[in-house]
Amino acid sequence: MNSCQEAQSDLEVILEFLEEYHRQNAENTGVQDNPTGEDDDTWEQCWEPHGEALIPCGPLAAPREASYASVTTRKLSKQQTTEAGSGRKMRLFHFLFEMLEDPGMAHCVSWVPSSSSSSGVFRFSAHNKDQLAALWGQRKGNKRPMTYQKMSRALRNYARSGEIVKVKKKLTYQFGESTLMLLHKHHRGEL
DNA sequence: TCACGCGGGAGAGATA
DNA sequence: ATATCTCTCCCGCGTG
Repeated sequence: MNSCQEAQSDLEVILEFLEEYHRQNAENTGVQDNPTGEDDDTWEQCWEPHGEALIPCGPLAAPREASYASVTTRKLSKQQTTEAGSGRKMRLFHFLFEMLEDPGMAHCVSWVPSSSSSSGVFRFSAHNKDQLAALWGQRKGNKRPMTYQKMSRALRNYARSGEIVKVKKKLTYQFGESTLMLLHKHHRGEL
C-alpha cells in the first residue's frame, strides 16, 4: 500500500468513526452540533490534522484520544496534540475551502462543475490567483508577499497525504474525497 | 524562444 | 536540545 492509499483508508476509517461517534453523542447527550454558530475562530479550533488525515478537536476532543486509538494505531504527533488547544494556525486547505465557499472570492478561485457535484475539483483564476495567494500570505502574517507559485507548492505537499491532489489541468486541484466530506460537514456545522 | 505552471530539495519557524 | 510538522523559498524542467 502506498502512502496515498494508506492516507485514504485512514481517512475513511476516521470518517466512519466520526459519524458513528457523532450519532451516539447526539443521541446520548443531546449535545448540539453547533450551538453557537460557526466562524473562523471555531473553525480553526475544531479541526486538527492527524497524521495524514483530519480529525475534529472541538467537542469531540476529549473522547478522541481513547476512542480514536481503537480505530487506528497511528500515534498522535507532538504538533497534532498541540493543535488540539487554542491558537492553532489555519492550514492552507482550510483557507482555500473558506474562499471556495465565499461567493465574493469566485473571481479568484471557484469550484469546477462536474458530473459529480461533490467532486471537490477547484480551479484558480489565471488573472487573480496571486491576489488569493497574497490573501493567504496576509492570513499567515508572512513578512514576504505570498505568490501563487509558492502557494501551489504548498498545495502539492498535500498530495502526499491525499488531502488535496493535483489534477492534470492547469491551475486545477482536487480535495481528497474524505477531506472534502469532512470539510463540508464542518462547514454545515455538523461537527 | 519565452512565459508559465509544476515538481523536488532544502530549510525556516513553531511547537511539545 | 531534539524531533516533528507545515509550510516557504529557490531552482530546474516540461509544455504550449
